[in-house]
Amino acid sequence: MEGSLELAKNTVVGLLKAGNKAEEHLNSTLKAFEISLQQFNVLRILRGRKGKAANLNTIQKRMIHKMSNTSRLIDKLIEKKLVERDICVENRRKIEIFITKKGLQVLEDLDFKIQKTEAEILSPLKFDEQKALRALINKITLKN
Amino acid sequence: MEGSLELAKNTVVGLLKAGNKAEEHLNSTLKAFEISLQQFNVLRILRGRKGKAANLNTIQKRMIHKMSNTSRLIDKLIEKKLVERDICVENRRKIEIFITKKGLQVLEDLDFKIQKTEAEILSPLKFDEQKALRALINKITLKN
DNA sequence: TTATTATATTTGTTTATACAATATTTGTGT
DNA sequence: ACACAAATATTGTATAAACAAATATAATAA
Repeated sequence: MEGSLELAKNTVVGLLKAGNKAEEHLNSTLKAFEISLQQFNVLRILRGRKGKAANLNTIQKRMIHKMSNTSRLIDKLIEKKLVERDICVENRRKIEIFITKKGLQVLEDLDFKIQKTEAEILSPLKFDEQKALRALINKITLKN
Repeated sequence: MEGSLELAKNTVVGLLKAGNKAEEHLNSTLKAFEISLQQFNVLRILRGRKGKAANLNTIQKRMIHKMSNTSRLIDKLIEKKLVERDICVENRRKIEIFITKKGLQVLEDLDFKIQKTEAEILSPLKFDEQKALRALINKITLKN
């Protein structure tokens, strides 16, 4: 009989490896566009807001890597003219970030390639298995 | 009805977030020992070989982050006297890496803390759910 | 044997990450 | 109003990751 400690260890290591494998796949797709997974993630967050601005804090909370330096990440996106930054008028501590037309265009160009990559990552799983996986993963992620 | 593209996207993002959350938990546990998750992983791989040496190539294949620089990672472990490095006599291109007594001791000191951390990461899941998660994850990881 | 190719590891270099320290603005209590 | 604490973002810095290039050894072919 398998011990629960052994199971937990293997599950966690598996989780790390699976996450990393997904990250490598995505990064290799994004590489041709000279954009990192983190930058891509920020762009998608901004697109999801449909024109509304997001402040740094909000973005940071929704990012994949919680510890990364969002300020400098945004700097890179500004250099590439994919986003713009303004100071928030109601609260001058905050800044507001918008995605530009060019940013939206880059996302559009990427959409299909990323979809293919996502499908490839999950290709060993049937539809119902993907659903089950997502449900289990959400339990882990949403807690805390 | 949910589209399969939407499901795949959410599942992949969830996978990335869950993996990252696990990584952050583990790193914070390891921080007091001044050891990174990657270094810890190498030590566990070496312990699993029960005294037998492993060459760099073998270790690299089993690592979580496939792209990291194993040479320099081993250098750090050597500095801390947790592993030793020898040139392989049959094939002088290869090197052989052993875990030291001190390395084994560090792992022993860490075992319980890491177990607790792993349990915490998976705490939202029941035993059977953990098993299901591991099975699904293994399908992703083992393919390719 | 000599040249060529393949394997295994190391080194160099650019960029990103992690985290601490520092502004800057706002909110709160006295 | 003033001092002090909290919130928000930026900057500094040391370390690690990503990837290319170089080195060294071994295997193979001419």
